[in-house]
Amino acid sequence: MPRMGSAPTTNRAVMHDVARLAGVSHQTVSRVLNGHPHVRETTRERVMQAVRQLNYRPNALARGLVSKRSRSIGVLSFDASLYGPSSALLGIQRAAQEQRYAVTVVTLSQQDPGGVQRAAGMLAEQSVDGVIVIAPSNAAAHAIQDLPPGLPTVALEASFSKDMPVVVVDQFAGARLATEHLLRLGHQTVWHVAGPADWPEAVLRIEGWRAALSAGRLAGPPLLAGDWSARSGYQAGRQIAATPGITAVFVANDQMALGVLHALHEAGIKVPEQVSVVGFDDMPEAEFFHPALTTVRQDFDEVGRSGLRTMIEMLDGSAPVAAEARVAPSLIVRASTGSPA
Amino acid sequence: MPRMGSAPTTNRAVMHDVARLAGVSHQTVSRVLNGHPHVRETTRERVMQAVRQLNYRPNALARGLVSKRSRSIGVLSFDASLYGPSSALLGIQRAAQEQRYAVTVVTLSQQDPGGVQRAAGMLAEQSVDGVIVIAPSNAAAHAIQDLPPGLPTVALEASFSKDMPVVVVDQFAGARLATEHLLRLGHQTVWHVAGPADWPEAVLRIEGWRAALSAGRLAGPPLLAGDWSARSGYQAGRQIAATPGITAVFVANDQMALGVLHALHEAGIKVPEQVSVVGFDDMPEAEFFHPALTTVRQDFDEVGRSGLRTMIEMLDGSAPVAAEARVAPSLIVRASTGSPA
DNA sequence: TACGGTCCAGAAACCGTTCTCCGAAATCCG
DNA sequence: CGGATTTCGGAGAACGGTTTCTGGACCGTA
Repeated sequence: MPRMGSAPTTNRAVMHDVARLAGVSHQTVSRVLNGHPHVRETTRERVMQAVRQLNYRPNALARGLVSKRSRSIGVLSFDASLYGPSSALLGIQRAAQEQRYAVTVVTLSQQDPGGVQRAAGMLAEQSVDGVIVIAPSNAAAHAIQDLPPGLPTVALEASFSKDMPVVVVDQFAGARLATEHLLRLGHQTVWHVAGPADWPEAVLRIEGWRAALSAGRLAGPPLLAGDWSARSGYQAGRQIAATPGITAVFVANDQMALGVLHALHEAGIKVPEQVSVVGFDDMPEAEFFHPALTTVRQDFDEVGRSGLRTMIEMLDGSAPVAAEARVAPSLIVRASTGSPA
Repeated sequence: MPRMGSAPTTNRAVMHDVARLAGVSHQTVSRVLNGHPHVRETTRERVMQAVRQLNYRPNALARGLVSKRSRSIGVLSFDASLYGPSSALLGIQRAAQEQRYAVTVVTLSQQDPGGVQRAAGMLAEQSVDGVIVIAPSNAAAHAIQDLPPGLPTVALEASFSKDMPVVVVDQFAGARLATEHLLRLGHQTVWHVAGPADWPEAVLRIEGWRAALSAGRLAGPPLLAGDWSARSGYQAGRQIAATPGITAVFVANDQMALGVLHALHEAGIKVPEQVSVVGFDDMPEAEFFHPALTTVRQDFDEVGRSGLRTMIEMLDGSAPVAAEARVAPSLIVRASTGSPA
């Protein structure tokens, strides 16, 4: 027995209500809403009027179920508390809203081994049209290799990837910029506080630094390793303070640079008079470090934006299956660098 | 003419496939998956076997369409680039994943007037079960008053709210903690660099500061106003440096405190010897400011977590319609505070 | 007047689930 | 061993849309 049409448990209008009010069938409403042709202007008006009157909004679930396009994308983010990843996420969000895409976010610490599978499963369950992965570490990049193959995927900040488009900031160029800046100021050589070896970004910054040094026929001093945190920068800074003769340091991110500055100051070493320091990222606070930090700006917003653009291109069929978009960094010179005494 | 069952355009298994493989009907599969009774153990096993073999995952769209529960929540965030809101978002995410809820995020700048309507509409379209709003400013809190009334809503960091549960950190207590710490050190009075007047958090910190002062029968010095940014803190810092006799400053957040420290140092004023500075938030970098910043820690993670807990309670019917959860802050004493000379 | 072609708009199938009946098989009781 | 009662599992109607198919109204033309 078909249920009697009564007792609206919820007050939300559905397409049928609109149709009834406009005196047409629900398919006609659908046609109007999706801009299909063959609808008389007067009919279209009547329908739109009814839509406004009932404040009708189509149900995305129902629409997605039949049309196979949910107009939502998933974002899978690792290390979401770091400045880079969280900024990229913000960029994706902004861009997605402009394009009227919904964004479902899953954050993961790459410690969690089965996490990627679970997360991917969850996103697939939600029927997202595609997934943008922010995978700046090798562990993360490796983990995403076994995302379901049918799912359109774009990787951000990931350097190796089987066959998915990637959007990255040119770390190599950025590191060269920083190192060359210091060499041009007259420093004999430049030390480097690196990020974790597991991160392609860290590795590329090392390579850019080495490239700039060898262009000047300089051997690289030993590497100091950090883990991106200000604390690890502080520890590296203490080593630097204890090593005589160091006049210039390129630090792989701003937070570690903050730690380095802290350690140097603690040791009574003046920046930039005795040691010049360059960071990487240009986080908003960098300008107010003590002294104001010379650093390399990464446009994370553009990375996110570009990632979504690529995603949409894939979904629309004009698919660059494995292209790489590269965003250029820029050097911001402030007070933490100067010529050696 | 019914379509012939052929040509699987996608390779994703649906419930019917599982049913066929297990030799049962799709309803039985549904029963097994949802833990309904009246299924023989052997049948259950056969179904689970088929599920594993086909790597079947139920389609959340279809499930949500019929069951009216999408097991997804929306997060509406203002000022998402700030430390507090973004940390709260992270807390929500973590908690949601544990509870197997999907999270759809929309970020808004409160400049955008129609934004809330659009965002709420979008979330409603996605059929989220509820919305958690991170609305730390009055403009934001005001904007969310006209969210669709049917939608379960929890507000975070919002102080006034018509009839929705709220989760906040006790700003008043935190500000008192900070101010009392300075007074106990022997300072005659404490200056305050406030956040924007539009923010309840900023106002409550002012009130907490005033309360601590008047408990010591002290009149409050004039207020210095900032906008949360390090730059505005820097400007306030220059004023402080130009005003003789100031020995203690309570700054309404860490980023502004950074700016204050920068300005004081630039003016040759020593911290904490000449001026003591306390911040608010305890962002990860605060420990490595120069000097290490005494500050008030807010557990944003707990705020997000608590927000989701409240949300789920509402959804489960045990609805605290307009309760308020209050998270306690704690004082972290570091090197930027000391007794006056 | 009869005829073929557009324009409109309705009927009905379908997407992949959950849920409400209902009938058949299995179990219990006397 | 027969009938009442439970257990098990199937049929089919929703949910709220999109899409294909179909047919009536209207037009110009012969």
